[in-house]
Order: sequence, then structure tokens, then C-alpha cells
Amino acid sequence: MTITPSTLTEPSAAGQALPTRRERVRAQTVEDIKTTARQHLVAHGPTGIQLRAVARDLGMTAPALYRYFDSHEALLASLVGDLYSELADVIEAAAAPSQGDLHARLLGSARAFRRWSVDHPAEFTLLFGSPIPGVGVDEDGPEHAQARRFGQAFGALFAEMWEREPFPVPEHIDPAMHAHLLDYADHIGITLPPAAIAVFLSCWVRLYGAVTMEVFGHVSFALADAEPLFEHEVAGLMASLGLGSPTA
Amino acid sequence: MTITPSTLTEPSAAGQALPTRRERVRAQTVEDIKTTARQHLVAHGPTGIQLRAVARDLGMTAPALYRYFDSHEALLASLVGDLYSELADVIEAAAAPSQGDLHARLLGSARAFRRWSVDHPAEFTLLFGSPIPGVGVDEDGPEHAQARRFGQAFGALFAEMWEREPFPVPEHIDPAMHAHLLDYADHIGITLPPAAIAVFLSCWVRLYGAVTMEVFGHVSFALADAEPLFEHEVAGLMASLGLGSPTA
DNA sequence: TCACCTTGGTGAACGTCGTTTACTTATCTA
DNA sequence: TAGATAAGTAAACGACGTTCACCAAGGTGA
Repeated sequence: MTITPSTLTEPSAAGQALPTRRERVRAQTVEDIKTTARQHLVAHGPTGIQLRAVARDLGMTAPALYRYFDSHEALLASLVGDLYSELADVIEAAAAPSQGDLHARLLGSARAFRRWSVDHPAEFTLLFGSPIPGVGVDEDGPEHAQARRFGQAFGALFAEMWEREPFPVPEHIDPAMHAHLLDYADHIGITLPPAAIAVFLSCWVRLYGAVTMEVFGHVSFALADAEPLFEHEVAGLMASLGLGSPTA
Repeated sequence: MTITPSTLTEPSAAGQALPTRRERVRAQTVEDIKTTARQHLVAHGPTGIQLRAVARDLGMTAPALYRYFDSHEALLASLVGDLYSELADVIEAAAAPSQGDLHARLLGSARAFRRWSVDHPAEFTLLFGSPIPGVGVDEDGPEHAQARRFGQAFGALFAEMWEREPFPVPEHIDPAMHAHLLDYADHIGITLPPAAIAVFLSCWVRLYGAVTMEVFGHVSFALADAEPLFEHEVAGLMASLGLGSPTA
């Protein structure tokens, strides 16, 4: 077994970010832990991610995980960040200009969100279900930025819609909401007038409600397949935005 | 096999329902257990209800609780049933004919649902949050009837509205939904044409979405008080039903 | 080359949890 | 008054998250 001597040492004196060997294997271990944790998430739900079981699958013991994550909650929080990122990728792909006109892009984004949620119920539950005592997305930390990216995927679409041809908005909104709405828009990084933000939030509430009820099974006893209900709901949502006719 | 308390022995030779002394004290103990469990629910959330802690508060030891409930999950399920009942009481009171015309009764019911949910976030989470592995409302058992009563509180209101003066409905709905919608209506015990049921479901999705996002704090970072947002959302909902002008 | 320090791992232990078992005591019944 | 039944306890089991003391490598500077 001959070792190729060409890449053993890094001679770059001025290097700043190239990872050392230790850092590489450590990053790989972190990735393995999160991959295994996600498998347990899929198999047993958010409450079924157990440090001892994850370590067992990796051929390690539980205390070793504490070299990589501060606690059980920290591992979950890290997973939450990854999932927000993955979901943001999905939405951004569906919202890309290459997907057609604005109608098709918005409809496609809504469908992509439902598709991901229905296909990944455990992941969806971790992100959007009951808050878990220590796993909230705190104002700082990487999870916050990743969650923000997800919100921005939808928000940017609305901002573009508003810029191209404004959708109908309520004439006057509660002045108590003005500052809150602007804060919220700033929070997810979009700039829209308050009335338009209210419409955006209303759309998100309807989308969130429809998907959550389907994934949580609060409607499943009688509606084995909730897709027609979702399509009906999202069609009404599009109509309220003045996007009545499908174009794609 | 959930044991409904105090049904093991039937010594009453003549009478049918007069409880013996043992049955009374047993029923009282069951009530005490559930009361204490709810206090822990309020204080520590759904995941914070621990048998040992509940027993400790009652001056008992944990195994004693197994004389009254089959398991931790059974206690939670029983609590779920009680909460559905309590919530049904609240909605029914707000939907009573004495509360004004149909507009006022529907608006009041929606507000009552939000009020109860915001005032009892832990209870709301237990009922409408992420499903807990063994605590689902199974098709039979007392919890199902109680959950059905809650659904019926809203459903009956829609049925009455439809009877008095039909609200606008979509012209044609997906035929794949027809049977599902009728099944669903039968499930919660109302009789409406499929298109009207679709409108009812859509309203419930919006209401559920708005309240869930507020209670779970998915909107709280920037919207300290989400009531204006809720009012805006429910106003749009009423308008879609043709109930534009407040009358009360 | 050798000593040293850092990193990543282990095994044992702590306290808590839900749950089961065997046993005891109180209460109701015949 | 004797026996059945209901309701409680103490002890134990296995699993959990977490901490601690310890150890064995890998990288580093004299």
C-alpha cells in the first residue's frame, strides 16, 4: 500500500481556512452523528432521538457524543438548522424564475412545501410542531439564519409579485399592526408595505394550517388523501391574490 | 384497553346508578389524579407530566396510579378527553343562539377558540400539537366522542348557517373529494352538501393555522401581540362567507 | 527523538423515569 | 366473624441524559 506523498503536507504559510486533518475527520464525525440522528428521527419521531441509540449505531458510547454536541437538545437544534436549510433549498428551487411565470412559481412553491412536509412528516413535526422545551430557534445562532432563509424563500416571491403587479390588499389595516408587520418583514428580510405583509402572513397561515392538519392527521380519519383538499385551499389562496388562471 | 374508572364491580342489585362508597372515593381519586396531572401540564407542558411527580403531589407512590390508569399514556389520553369536553363547552356557549345573530355567534365562537387556546397553551399543545406516540384519539373510546363533540360545535353552526341562508360555495369541487367530504361530515355529525363541507373545512384550516402559529410562537418573534393578526384573518374568513358587516 | 499537550474515546456511576412484582393493610361483603 | 377484594407500599428492572476519572492515540516544539 503505497501512500501518495504529494498531498500529505500543506505548505501554505498564508492559509487561513483550509482545514487541518483533525478538523476534517471531526467534521466527518459530526456529519455521521447528524445523519444517524436523522435516521432515528424518521424511524421514531422527534421524541425518539436518543443519544445512547445514536452512539450505538455509530459504534461509540454515549459520552463520546458530548465531544461534538453540548447536549441532547443541542443535537436536535443542529438538526433543526439543517432541516430548515434543506427545506429552503426545496422552496428556492420551486420559486426560481426558470419555473415559469409568477403564478406557476408560487403554486409550485406551495406544492413543494406540502410535498416535502408530507414526505418527511417527522422532520416537519420537528420544525413546525409543538415547541420542544430547549430546542427553540433562538435569536442568534446558526439555526436562526437558516430558518430565516426559509421564510425569505416565500417572502422574496411575494416581494417580486408586489413589484411586478401589486396584488389586492385590504384598504386599511389595524394601525396596531403597522409596526409589528414592518418588524416582521425586516425579520425575514423583505421590504413590503404593511398591507402587503398582512396578505403574505395570511397566505402563510392558510398554507401552514392546511399542511399541518394533514401531516398531524387531524383530518386523516375521513380524508385518506388530503391532496384535493390542499389543492382546493391553495386555489382559493391564489384567487385571493388575483392569480386566477393557471398558466403553466 | 383503557379502564374507565369505577366500572369493575356492579353490586347494585336493584338500583342502576347509585354509587357505593368505594366507587365514590375511587371516582374522587381519579379526579384528583387528573387535576394534579393538569397542573403539571400547565406548569411543564405535555412532556412534563410525570407519574412519579403526580403521585408525589398526591402523597402516594407511582405504582399506586396504576390502580387507576393503565399507563402514562392512558392518563394523558384521559386528560385529552377532558380537555376536548371543556373546549366544546366553551365553543358551545359562544355559539348559543342567545349570543346574537349568526354573524355574532360565528365570530364569537372563533374568538372563544382563540381565547381558550391562548389562555391554555399547554392544553392546546396537547390537543392540537404534534401527535404523541400513544395518545392519539382512537376511533372508539370516550376521547373520540368528546373530540367529536368539539368538532360538532363548529359544524352545527355551519349547518344552521347553510339552512338559514346558504353561504357562497365553489361551483365545482374535485369529484375525488365528494365521498371523503361526506364521510368527514358524517364523522363529526353534520349533514351538508359536499361544497359546503369544503368551505367549512377551509374555514377551520384558516382558524387552526392562525391560532396554532400564535400559540406555538412561530410568529411571536416580531408580533408580540398576535390578536390584530387573528382579527384580520377571521375578518377575511367572515367576508368569504358573505358575512361582511358586524351586527352585534 | 523525546517529552508534552490536545483530542477523542471508554467504563462506571448518579439520579430520574415508566413499569412490574410481591407483599401488606384496610375495607366491604356474606 | 371469616374471607374476598381493593388500594396502597417497597424493591427492583432496564433505559434514559449526563458527569467524571481515566486512558490512548495524534500532533507539536525543543
